[in-house]
Amino acid sequence: MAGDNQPQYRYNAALAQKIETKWQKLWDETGVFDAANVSGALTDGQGHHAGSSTPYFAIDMFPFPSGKGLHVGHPLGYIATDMMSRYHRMKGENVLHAIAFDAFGLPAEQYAVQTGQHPRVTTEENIANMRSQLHRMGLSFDSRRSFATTDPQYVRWTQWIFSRIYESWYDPDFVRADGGTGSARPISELVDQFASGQREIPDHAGQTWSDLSAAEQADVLNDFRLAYISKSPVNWCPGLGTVLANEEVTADGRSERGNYPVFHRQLRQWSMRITAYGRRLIEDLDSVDWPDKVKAMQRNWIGESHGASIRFRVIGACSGEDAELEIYTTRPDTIFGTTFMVVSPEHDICEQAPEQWPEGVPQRWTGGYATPREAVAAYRKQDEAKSVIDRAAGPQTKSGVFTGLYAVNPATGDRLPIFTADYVLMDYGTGAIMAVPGGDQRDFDFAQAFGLPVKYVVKPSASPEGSLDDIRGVKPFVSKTGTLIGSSTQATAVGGERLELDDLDVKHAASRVIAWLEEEGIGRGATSYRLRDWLFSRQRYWGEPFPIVYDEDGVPHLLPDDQLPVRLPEVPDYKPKTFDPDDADSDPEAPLSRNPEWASVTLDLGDGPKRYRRETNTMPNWAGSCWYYLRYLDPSDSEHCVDPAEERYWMGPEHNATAGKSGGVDLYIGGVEHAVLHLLYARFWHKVLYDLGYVSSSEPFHKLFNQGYVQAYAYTDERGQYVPAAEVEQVPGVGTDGSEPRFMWNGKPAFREFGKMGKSLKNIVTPDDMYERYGADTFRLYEMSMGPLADSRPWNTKDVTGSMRFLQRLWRNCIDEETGEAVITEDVPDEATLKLVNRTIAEVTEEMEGMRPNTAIAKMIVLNNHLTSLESVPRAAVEPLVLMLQPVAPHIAEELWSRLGHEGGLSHAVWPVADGKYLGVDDITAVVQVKGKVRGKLQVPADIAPEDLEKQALALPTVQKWLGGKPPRKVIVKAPKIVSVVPA
RNA sequence: GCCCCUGUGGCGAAAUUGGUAUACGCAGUGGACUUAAAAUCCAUCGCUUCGGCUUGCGGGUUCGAAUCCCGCCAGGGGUACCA
Repeated sequence: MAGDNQPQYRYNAALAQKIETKWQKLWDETGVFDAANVSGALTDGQGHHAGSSTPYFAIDMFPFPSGKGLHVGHPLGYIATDMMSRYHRMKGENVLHAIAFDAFGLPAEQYAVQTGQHPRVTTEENIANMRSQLHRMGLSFDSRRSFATTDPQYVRWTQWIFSRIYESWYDPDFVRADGGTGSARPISELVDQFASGQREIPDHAGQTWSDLSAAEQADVLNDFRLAYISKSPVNWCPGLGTVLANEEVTADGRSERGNYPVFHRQLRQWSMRITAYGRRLIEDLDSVDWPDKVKAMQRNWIGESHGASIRFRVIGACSGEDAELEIYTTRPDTIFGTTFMVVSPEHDICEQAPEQWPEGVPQRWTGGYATPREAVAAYRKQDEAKSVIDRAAGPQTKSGVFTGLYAVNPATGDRLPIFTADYVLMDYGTGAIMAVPGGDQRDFDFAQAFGLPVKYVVKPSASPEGSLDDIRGVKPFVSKTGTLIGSSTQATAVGGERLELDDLDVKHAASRVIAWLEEEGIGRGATSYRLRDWLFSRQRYWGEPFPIVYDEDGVPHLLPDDQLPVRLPEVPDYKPKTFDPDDADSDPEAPLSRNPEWASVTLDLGDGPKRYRRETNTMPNWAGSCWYYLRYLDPSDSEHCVDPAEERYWMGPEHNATAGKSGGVDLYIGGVEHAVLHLLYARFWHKVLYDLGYVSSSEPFHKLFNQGYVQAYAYTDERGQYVPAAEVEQVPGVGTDGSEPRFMWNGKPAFREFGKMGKSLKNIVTPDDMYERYGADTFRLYEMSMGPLADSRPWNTKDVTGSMRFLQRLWRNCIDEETGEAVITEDVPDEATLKLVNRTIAEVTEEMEGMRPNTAIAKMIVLNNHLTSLESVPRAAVEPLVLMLQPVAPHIAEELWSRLGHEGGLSHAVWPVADGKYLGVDDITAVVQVKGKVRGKLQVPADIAPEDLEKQALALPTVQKWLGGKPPRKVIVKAPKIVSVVPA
């Protein structure tokens, strides 16, 4: 597009490229973006010293080094963070802005398998490629603080943090220094409590700590550790060949990566006790500046609910008389309406199923089996074979069998049959419920399917008619379609003889019941969480090995810190063992277990050399992303994961006026897709480190911002095949009449659809395309001016030209296109120009503070358009504009700044301040409304008296016309802007 | 089903939070420069039957509503046997 006969110094793509690469080289050489630490190797930050300026810490959710390269959507957040970093540098702050690479994990390994190369090779290639793409954008990173999560020195500290978590337990009663209750504590404190007899040893009543064998002690502690091994139902994904965390399984029961079916299997795996932090993870959301949406998603995911756990006596157990069943309910007030019980198929009580059906059991309760024992066993087997998908398929049909057992309702004395059914989940609450078909749709459906009685004990506010006596034993609250009519919190509860609840609202009835349960000693108030412990092991090669070995008795031992990092063996066979995606019976196999010379070692762990077996699972890729932000602060520290003094300086609660009481990163930009994955895990790890005294901030990210997605049009031909979007032309002249625009490709009609940018959709636009056609500054400017940062927006390459024109006009306002010399005047700007300049400074500053670059840029364009209209451009008017442009378009700003005769770079130049004496307005346009419609305008002084304004307004001929000669009923004057006249 | 968000010109979007709706940009239209085209520059640019009418639709509150309230419609996101 650049013509040959253009002036030599016209700002076009070729000149932009020249300018940009020149400044990027200069920035690299001088290290202008280096941030100053308090101590250690990195104290020599440019322009600032840690002692004298406010620290500002701004980062992006770090990238995964994909082999596919970047498209124009990826850098949106990076540009925004860079803009804010540059802005804060100009405000005189000590800015830490850096980037690292999240290089372990499934996609890296899958890419390696595809290309047949070792993941370390492909990962390093991808990082190099991504670095150069990002570098060309002019992002102001401190290059000394860059690393990859796969670097052995980083892995060392990831393993070290794991060790600290493993060596901790959660003491719910510990009072923290910040006044809160509950804290991670060293496991040694717990051992002391067991050894001194201060705390009873669970499952070993009457024994002393020293009575226990090493294996028994390890088992006891395992139940307390924040990182622990357990055999429990986990998500097994044969298609990927690994187990997955709950957060990695989609709502329809498939793996988030690869979309394979997921099965529930009982397997021995590592977990993190994140549930211990459920309460604090919810509570502390109040102390951070995050989008409400993400807070809501986290609250939702943690899913705290309040209710009661109640123990029901069980009759008919095949072993012993005194069996009990503990249930959890959020509606203890409905205990009178319980007509049966349901336990999850995995529940232990199922093993108590007797050998004979009780008298008179209906046929449909038995599932056709001769004994409860057989029926339960068959049902359990059938349930195990079900994938998570089948379970997720929803509540359309209820299945289950009677266990042959009965429970006794403590409130009524009624005998309640106990069923097992898959609609009750083992890993929520206690895996057992009291079924109240009169109040719960699922219980109602089950009761209908199995012919069980329904008792109504709440009177919904939606059905005000009918007394409480009316509803005892009848069913007034079912709609014609057979669904329950929902009760609300204003509903009224119905009690019984043992416990009077009548006419209490539901909330009060519930606390009444809880008090009664506690008096009777059969229950208590309880809180339950939807959140599950975090499954932490994967059957993968490309991840951090655990710093754990097992002795010949299978007792786990933690490796001492001086033996870290545990490195991955450099082997050719790194492929995961995958299976037929539907093969639920397959078993996971860790690739590292195929390396006996690695997996089996002789170590001296303090009691002489012994043989040990290494843990062959690896950590999930979330491990590396849980703490990378800390490492930016102190990237080469070999004594700490982060020096406490640096953490306190950059992230502590007092480090910056904008940081709240939680402390944390000042600005963290990334996509919403991590709302419950990375952001929840990182908060959990950070809180453990906080409890143990390694960090001073209680939350990792004080301000979180989610940028929108860049979307794109894609085009198909008549056969539905995608055609290259760049070659599609819009048929001119169509669309103004409201009809659909029409498109042509190669002379044939094309059809537009809207969505993501992707290779297969043939609509990818890359940053490199943009550098080639416009330069990095135009690209940055366009991305920042498309719309609000938080909104998703469609990419339109042809719109980019508008951003280019703005830079070009600004350039021409300062520079002679033929000679490259500055053409500005040293004259004092006229009054109107001064006013506009100062107003623009004030407004742009406000927009930058609020992270609204789109409107900030619009205001800069207005100023530039005004300067263009002047005979000659005054230095005093254009220099503030150049300064304000620096955060968005730094290269052209630097070039103009130097051509305007300034020495030294612009990165640490001072952000302009508006001169208040030009901000006042003396003349203003007042609007005169009649019945709220604008009927006239007046030029008036800004300090006009309301009476004068009213007089002038009423004198307007148009106003008189609308009043029709009659006096107005009312006149509202908001001097000096509005007069609103109400006709009679 | 439940929870949340968003609907403004042909398009991306502004609107000091209840006070002149459509800033800024793209596209379009007319003109200048040019042998011509591109690029660049200047002007114009919601609809209109010229009375007015316009912020997805219908009501309401108000002197005044894109903004607040109620009820719809459409699109997007989250979540779902969580007891």
